This record gives sequence, C-alpha cells and structure tokens, in this order.
Amino acid sequence: MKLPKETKIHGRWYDDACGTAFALELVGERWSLLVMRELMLGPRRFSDLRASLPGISAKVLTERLAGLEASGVVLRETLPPPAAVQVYGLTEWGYRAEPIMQELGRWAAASPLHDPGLPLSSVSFMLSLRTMLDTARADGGSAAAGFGIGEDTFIARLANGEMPVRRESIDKVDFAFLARDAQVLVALFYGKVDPATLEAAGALEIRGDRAAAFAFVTLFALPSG
Amino acid sequence: MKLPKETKIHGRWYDDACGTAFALELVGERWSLLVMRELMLGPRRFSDLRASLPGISAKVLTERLAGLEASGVVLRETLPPPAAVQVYGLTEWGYRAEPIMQELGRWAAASPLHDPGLPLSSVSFMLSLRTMLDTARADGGSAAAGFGIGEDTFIARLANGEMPVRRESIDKVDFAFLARDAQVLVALFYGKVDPATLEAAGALEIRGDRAAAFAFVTLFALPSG
DNA sequence: CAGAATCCCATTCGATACTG
DNA sequence: CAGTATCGAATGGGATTCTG
Repeated sequence: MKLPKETKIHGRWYDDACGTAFALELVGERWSLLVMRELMLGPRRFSDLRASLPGISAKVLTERLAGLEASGVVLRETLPPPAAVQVYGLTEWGYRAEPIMQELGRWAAASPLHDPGLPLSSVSFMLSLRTMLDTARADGGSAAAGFGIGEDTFIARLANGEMPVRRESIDKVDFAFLARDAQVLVALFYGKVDPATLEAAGALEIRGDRAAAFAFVTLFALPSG
Repeated sequence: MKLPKETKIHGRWYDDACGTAFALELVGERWSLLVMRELMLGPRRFSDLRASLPGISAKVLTERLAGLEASGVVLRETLPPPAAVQVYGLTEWGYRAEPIMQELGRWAAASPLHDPGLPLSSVSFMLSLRTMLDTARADGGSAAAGFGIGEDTFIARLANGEMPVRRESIDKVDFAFLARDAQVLVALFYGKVDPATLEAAGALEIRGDRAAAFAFVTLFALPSG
C-alpha cells in the first residue's frame, strides 16, 4: 500500500539551522533562482517563463513553480476576466530576494571565466542595470527611461538614487532605447560601444531626448576590478 | 577508446550571460555553498569539513572541492612541515562570496517556515554574528571577543563598526564565551536567554570582563520583522 | 496554449569497502 | 587520516502524450 505522497516541500536536505542552508533548501535547486529572476519584474505566464529560460523543460518548470509556491515564494493567480489567464508572480517576500541575485551576479562578474557573450534575457539585463547603477553619480538625477527589448517593454524610473524597473508600455518617457535583443544593450551600457554604430547597424533605436539618453548610459558600469 | 575525460568544470547548465546564472554554474550545486561557508573563517582539513557538514558523503565532498578548485574558488595546499597536512582554503575571490551567504541568510530568516532549532556549526554561528551586528549601535565601540565552541576557538575583533572573525586561540581577549555547542550561543545572543541560566546549566562559561561581555551581546539581534 | 501524467534513461548520491 | 572504488537506489530531467 502506497502513501499518497503528499506535496513535499522537498525534504530537508541539510540538517542545519543556518539561514544560508535553509535558503538553499528553499531555492537551491537547479533553476529555482532563475525562475525567480524572471518573475522579479512582475508576473509572467508559463510559456513566457519557458521562453525566457532556454533549456528548461515543461516538467521542471512545473515542479519548480509548485515547489516555490509551497515555500511561499511564488503566488499563482488567475487574472480577472476577460483576460482570465494564469500567471505566476512573486510574493512580497519573494521580491525581497533580489539582493541575493545581485550579490551572486556581482561576485560572478569578478570571475575570469565569465563569458559575457552568451544570450541574455531582457529581465536579466534590466536587473543588471539596477545592480550596476552608480548611485554616487546618479544621486540627484532623475529620469524615466523606456526600454524595448524584443517584445518586452520596461520603464526604469530614476529618482533619489533609486531606480525601480517595471514592465510597462513606453509612452510618456523622457527617452527610450529600442533594441532587437538584450545583447545590444549590453554593448551600449557596459561595452560602451558608440550608439551611432549600433543604430547604423539597425540594432538600436533611440527615441526622445537623445542627449539625456546618452547621459543616462554613463551612469552604469561594470565593477572596475 | 575513451577520452581521458578532462576535469570538467561541470558543463554549462544555463546558457545565460547573466551573472546570477553564471554564479549558479560555479556554486549552485548541492553542498557547494555550504562547503564555502565552512571555509569562510579559514582553511580546514577534509575531515573537519566532513564533520561540520552533517550528511555530506566523502564522495560528494571530494567532488565539490575539486569543482570549486577548478572554478578558482578553493585552493588546496599542503601545510609546511612539520604539520605537512593537506588543507583547503578559499582564494581571495572565494572569500568575497561572503555577502552572498549573508543575503541568503537574511532572506531566509524572514521565512515563517524556518526552524531555528536545528544544529548549527560553529562557523555558521560566527558568520551570523557578522551578519547580525547592529552596526549603528556598535559604531565607536571596540572589543576582542573570544569564542570557544566545542573544539573550535575564534576571536571576533570589533573596531570601527567592522568585526572580522578569525580562527585563533583565545588568550589575550577582553572576554570570552565558552559553550558546549553553537546552539547555546544562539540562545544567548538571539534568544536573549539569561546568561546565568545557561551558566547554571553548565552549558556556558563567561571569562574575563563580564560586564563588557554582557554589553557585547546586546549588539546583535535578529531582524525585527 | 497551459499544464498534468507517463515513461525511461542518465546522472547523482550514499553506504560500504578498500588503499597509501 | 585522506581520500578512491564500486555498486545499488533514488532522483532528475527530456520526450511524449493527454486534457481542458
């Protein structure tokens, strides 16, 4: 006779009261943190997530979402009619995991083995901007910067040294960067490639106040050493 | 004919330039971060590591150490004679991973599911002190606090709002806490259990300047909510 | 299209035994 | 003590299929 195999929160790996160990039990499985990363800028649908995470299978995504939901990190909700679609979003506590990803990224960026040539999801790029914002230089400045990356649009609103980013349509911004993919923006913001070159290649379009847009780009930089 | 199967850095999981994803390729395997945690306060021997990580097998520990060495996180060295034993330590870059663990711990501590009753390694406890130091209250203060936890001894040197912790014998400190295990110190520092109770139970001994020791304890607290 | 269910192979893990 | 070797069991994850 088999027990009905209750939803397990994935049984206690490390017998350890350390907060780090507990966190790893919650989000230490393969893919978990990357799923959370993709939700960090707002709820998404199952297939959006799948598309943003090259290599994840439907099964694994289902499992991770279920696990994260059981852990109180993810919330599954059905949008009100007429949309009536299912979306997954982070709980308030889930959103507070952003510093974990920032520290991981900051640390890994200092590795000599890092290959920045790989593809990048639009969310990854937008989150990296938040991490790489030079708060000293940005302080006092303010701007509403639009981003169009493939099908996705975001607005980053710089004010008081903070810069929340939201998935939002980009009308009413001071300027906007429209790019085919996130790598183009990596070249622009971190590679400091000349915008004119990218525009000439048809990979980038800058709308609105171009001077302000160029100034905005200078607020971001990879850690120096 | 079989290829000699070169040391693989464990082949590319996520095809993703995001720093977070890359970090997870380096240290995202089960146990990796906990091994690093145990090395965070100084080099250890294989069997010390095994003893501090309840549940890890010799095989997995060997594999993780090799992987971390290949990634440039861990360094294997042989102590000069007459000791001549093998120890594993973090590289300079490896030590810079501490904020990752702090953020993980901080975040997980806010979970309602966290069970603080589990056993805790001495390193976990000492690292938690660094995380939970109330820098506002500690600023200006200074002290050399000794800790004896089981067989391990550490000194935490508070000065200028910083508090490095080192594996070191505890003579020449202002005061020292001697405890049977880390849980006793959790009760003292975070549970705010009366020291007298713990001493009466034979679980704790406080040496040196007791008043200063009591004041020191008040500098640490779990996040309020 | 969203996602649950099944199948099956590859990998990983842990226990035990063994070695310098 | 510091691992290596081997083996069986558990798990993971891709592919495919099925349902609303």
